[in-house]
Amino acid sequence: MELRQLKYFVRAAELLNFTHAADDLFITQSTLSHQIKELETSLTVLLFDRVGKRVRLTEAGETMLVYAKKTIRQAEEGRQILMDLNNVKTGKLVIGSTYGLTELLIQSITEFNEEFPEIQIQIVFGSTSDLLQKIRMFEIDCMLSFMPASKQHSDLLISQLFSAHLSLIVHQSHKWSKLKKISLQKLTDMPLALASPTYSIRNFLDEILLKKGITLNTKIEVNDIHSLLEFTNTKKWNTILMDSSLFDFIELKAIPIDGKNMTREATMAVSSEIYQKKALLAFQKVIQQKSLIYRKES
Amino acid sequence: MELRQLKYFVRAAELLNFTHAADDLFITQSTLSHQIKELETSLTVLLFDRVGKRVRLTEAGETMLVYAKKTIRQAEEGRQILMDLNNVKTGKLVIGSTYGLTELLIQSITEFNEEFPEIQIQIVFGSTSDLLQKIRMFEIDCMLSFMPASKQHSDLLISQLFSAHLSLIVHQSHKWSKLKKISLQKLTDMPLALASPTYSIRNFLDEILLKKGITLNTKIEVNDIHSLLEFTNTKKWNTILMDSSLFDFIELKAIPIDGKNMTREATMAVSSEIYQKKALLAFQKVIQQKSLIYRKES
DNA sequence: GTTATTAATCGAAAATTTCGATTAATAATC
DNA sequence: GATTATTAATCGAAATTTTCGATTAATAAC
Repeated sequence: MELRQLKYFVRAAELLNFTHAADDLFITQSTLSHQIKELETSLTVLLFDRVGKRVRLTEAGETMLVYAKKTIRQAEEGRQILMDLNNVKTGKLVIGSTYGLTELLIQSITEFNEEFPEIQIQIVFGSTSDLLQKIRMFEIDCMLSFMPASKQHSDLLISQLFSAHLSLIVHQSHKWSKLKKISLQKLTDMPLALASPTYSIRNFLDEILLKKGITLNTKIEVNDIHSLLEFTNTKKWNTILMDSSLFDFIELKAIPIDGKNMTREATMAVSSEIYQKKALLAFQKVIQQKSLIYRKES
Repeated sequence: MELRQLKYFVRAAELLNFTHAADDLFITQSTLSHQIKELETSLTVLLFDRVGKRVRLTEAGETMLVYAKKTIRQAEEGRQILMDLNNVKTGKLVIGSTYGLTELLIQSITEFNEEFPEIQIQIVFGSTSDLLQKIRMFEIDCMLSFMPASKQHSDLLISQLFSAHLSLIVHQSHKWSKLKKISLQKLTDMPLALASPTYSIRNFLDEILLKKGITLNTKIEVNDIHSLLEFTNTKKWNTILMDSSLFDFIELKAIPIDGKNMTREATMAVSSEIYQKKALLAFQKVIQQKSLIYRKES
């Protein structure tokens, strides 16, 4: 049993296709096949069922997959700590985020990258529950979402970034652009472009509407927040988003929607169960600072 | 970084002598030297300070030692679970024990070995605190001692085996051999052979004597319990031990010493933090059953 | 039935690990 | 202070392992 073999095994087990896994690992399918067999021999257990040209995990394979991942993670954690010990700011940072925090994320990463250009960054977008699953599998280093900081998770450390307010987004030339607040009732006739229901902002809005018994005049649904803002920028459409979403669009105004429970906390969560690399702490610092801007604006 | 290299590194770090570590690993010193260097290269960090012909760990080495051990343990745990999955009763069981429980241990291991002849058994004797340290380092699978089951350790599972009573051990021909109990006071003039102070039974006894202000007539100190019983068997000497210690000597009698707090609980502790191999559970079963005999006798 | 896809197998090549011998450095001893 | 013993690094060669490319066998998809 060697770490190399465990790494090969994990990829093969995940893809359940030796050819693709081999490509992914930059080795030939022959090599992968051979090394898997070697691992199986050393464990005196078959890890895959070979049913014709298809492979699937045996019970032993399922079991070993868990331990192979743990073993690899432990080794990588050791390496990471050694890197941090020498203050070598290298390695990879995998950041999970919901779409609603794209603006904050882009701002933060831009600054972070200027400070630590050697650190490779990978961004994974997903729903809060997607990200929650990924952070528990240690597939992402942190997650940005609107999950409340108050929610108790024994395996997570959650820090609050800022509070965002549900707002009507209009062009500055709009007759309402100077309003300090607006009620949901007033929006029922307004033709709106809204985020599609895959976004948490949409679910948040829909729950409020349901509770208040209000129906909106939804003309367009878009599955991209930036495009939504572009629509609004044409002055022909308006949208409803958290006020934190329009960072870049200086010609747009966010008018807070009146009422209770119209705010959500933007938070950053990290696992409390594994070592937190210095790069992660540095990124957290950057994003906390960026968040201050949002706090002032709201 | 490969598991093989981590294993080499751990042994070298523990012995701080490449030549001895290499012998221990059944490889040449040249190979070890080379592989350590390879590991250092892959981590881009020096793990050892080479001061002349001596080596010592760098800070990075100290750090990596912890993670190397964790990584190896994780991999081994995976392997062990696979073995258990197939009910393959193989592998190694490392049992820690205090000397005072030697009799129980030998009885149990004999039976266990008959049932599972393929399982290799390694016995590590040591004081309770020695064993406690080793079980926390995952160097032993379980520990047998007189550590109270009531003591709360979040990382241990402690099961009670039996209660042992501090007793005067005499030959059956001794005038007191039929007594149901005896007071410590009566023993002050009796010439005694006692366990040397490295044994916990001796510390237990000494604490009681100190508390009661009694001094005994200690003629001989022996650092082997079995020899102590042989002395008693000659009828010329008597000793003080827990009653559980004289299993094999049918010609000897244990006379309980009167008073409060003269008993100790024999317990078995296992780590609650790692997987418990089936062999360990099986051994636990055997020793629990063997303990019943001691309960009846006492 | 034909084709496409997939994993296993085989022999050769490339890479790596290991060994044995030697060297260099330095503790330990006289 | 010289000598001896001990230790880790180095070097070249041997042994082993890993990888590759090509082929084969099996079967899923059409």
